[in-house]
Amino acid sequence: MTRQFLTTPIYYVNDVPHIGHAYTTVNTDALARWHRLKGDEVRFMTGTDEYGLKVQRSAEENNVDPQTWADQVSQRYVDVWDLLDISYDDFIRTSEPRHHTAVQRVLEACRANGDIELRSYEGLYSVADEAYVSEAEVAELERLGRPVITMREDNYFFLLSKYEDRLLEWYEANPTLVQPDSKRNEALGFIKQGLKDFSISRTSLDWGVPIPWDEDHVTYVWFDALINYLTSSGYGTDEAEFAKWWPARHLLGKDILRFHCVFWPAMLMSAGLELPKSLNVHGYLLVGGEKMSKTRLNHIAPADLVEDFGVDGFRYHLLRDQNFGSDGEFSYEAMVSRFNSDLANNLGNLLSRVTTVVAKKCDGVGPAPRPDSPLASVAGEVLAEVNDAWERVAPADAMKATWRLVRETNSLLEDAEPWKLEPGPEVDAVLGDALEVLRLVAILASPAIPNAVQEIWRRIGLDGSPLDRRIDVDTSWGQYPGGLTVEKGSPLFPRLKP
RNA sequence: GGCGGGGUAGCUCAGUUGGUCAGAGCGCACGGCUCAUAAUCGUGAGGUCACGGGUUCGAACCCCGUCCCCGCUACCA
Repeated sequence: MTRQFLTTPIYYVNDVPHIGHAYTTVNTDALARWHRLKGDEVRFMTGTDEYGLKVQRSAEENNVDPQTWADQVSQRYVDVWDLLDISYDDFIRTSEPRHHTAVQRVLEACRANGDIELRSYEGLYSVADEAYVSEAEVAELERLGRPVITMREDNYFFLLSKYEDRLLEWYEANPTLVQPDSKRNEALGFIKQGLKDFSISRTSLDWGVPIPWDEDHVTYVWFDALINYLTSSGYGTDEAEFAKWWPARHLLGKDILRFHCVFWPAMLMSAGLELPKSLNVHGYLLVGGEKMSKTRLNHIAPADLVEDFGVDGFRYHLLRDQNFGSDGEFSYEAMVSRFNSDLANNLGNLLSRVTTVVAKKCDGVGPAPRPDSPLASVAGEVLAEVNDAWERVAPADAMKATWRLVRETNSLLEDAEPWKLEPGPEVDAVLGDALEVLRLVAILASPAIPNAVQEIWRRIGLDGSPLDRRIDVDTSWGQYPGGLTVEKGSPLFPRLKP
């Protein structure tokens, strides 16, 4: 048994929740659910990042104060996570007092360590955007007729450059820390290019956490946002909780790799805190081979897809059709295809045919499985594969393995043809095996499709919930007791029109 | 320009340290079954593993070169 503190990034409230957010969050949720099945102590957090210029300006445009604005938009994330059955233990908002406490404490710690310095920052500044821009962006802005000037401002800087060697040592000592390896290489490559100090405060806005020793400044986005992970685990407000949960395992998208794999550990080093246990970086969902984006009009709202596929169908697709770590194609057609083949045809239909035959041949009473069923060894192998897959944070592999058991069971049924036989031991044996598989699959697939598996559980006559089972205790072959009333029901996952 | 990741069956993708690695799922074709959501089960089709060299007894996997695609290149989720 282990202790798992799992995090999603906190999402910027100026954005609208889309499937990219859902992708990270559903994956983290599934991992959290898996660890709960393992009997691990789990704390799973998500939340919203609420400070910064964009939010302040959006609030002004909507004629409300920033906090009111943030309340409204943060709620959109809460709502969508409720819709998707995200089992978070903590939803953190950076505008909460506990977060201010944590941020200020980290700032003081870094400062005491000599890593924060007031400097004059001079950079290219887009007047229209009220933001600093990179050299690469200048040409585009000028083409659009947006003036770019050189601006000078006093900012506090975090001395990231001091941590180059220590970061490299840390990576060296922990080769599996950042997964997959390709992402680790990217982080290493970035560090090896040489690290520059970065500015962590602004005087030009006040929607942020004040620098404790200089209240003209508020902390700037990343420095404040990353600290949410500490805040959530109790840092600065509940030391016992913090000691219990820290350090965290972070899941994140590749767009924010640098902040998490370079800035963040350096900040923790500076503050004298333990470094993350793991960083799992995933790729993008590509639509038509392109990154999803608002401008490309392929921003997709989770709610729209849930309407067509149901919560479980949507979750299953996110977990099964992309390999966590690399980019994957996202398409509606692929979703339909996956839904029909895996959920409707294989799993849903297995439940239908088994319950029907039990009704016809066993008077609706489910028989017990054979201890020496040919499926027993398959189940054992599958369990090992599923376990391994979740260890590697490879939900797609866990699903593939689980569905192998479903396929083998359909195959066994074809072989035995219980619907042709007279009621008796032969029929009982094969149907008992199939019911046992349904029981196992209900447990193994519960991180992905938590609603459907509860329905399976109920229909095959079991009490309680597969979500409350324990891997290693409840997944050895043969625990379906037999003698339970099995219910024939309507299709679990009605097929969708292609 | 620099750094990094890719180009494997019609589609989406797996391929650990080089030797049953040429695969899976979907789709397709043929056959079986008809308990089941026209679902399922079996069989199959032969993809120069981007291209050209090289190392090796042997490479999709190692090295060199070429052609494409993509990401990052710092304070902007």
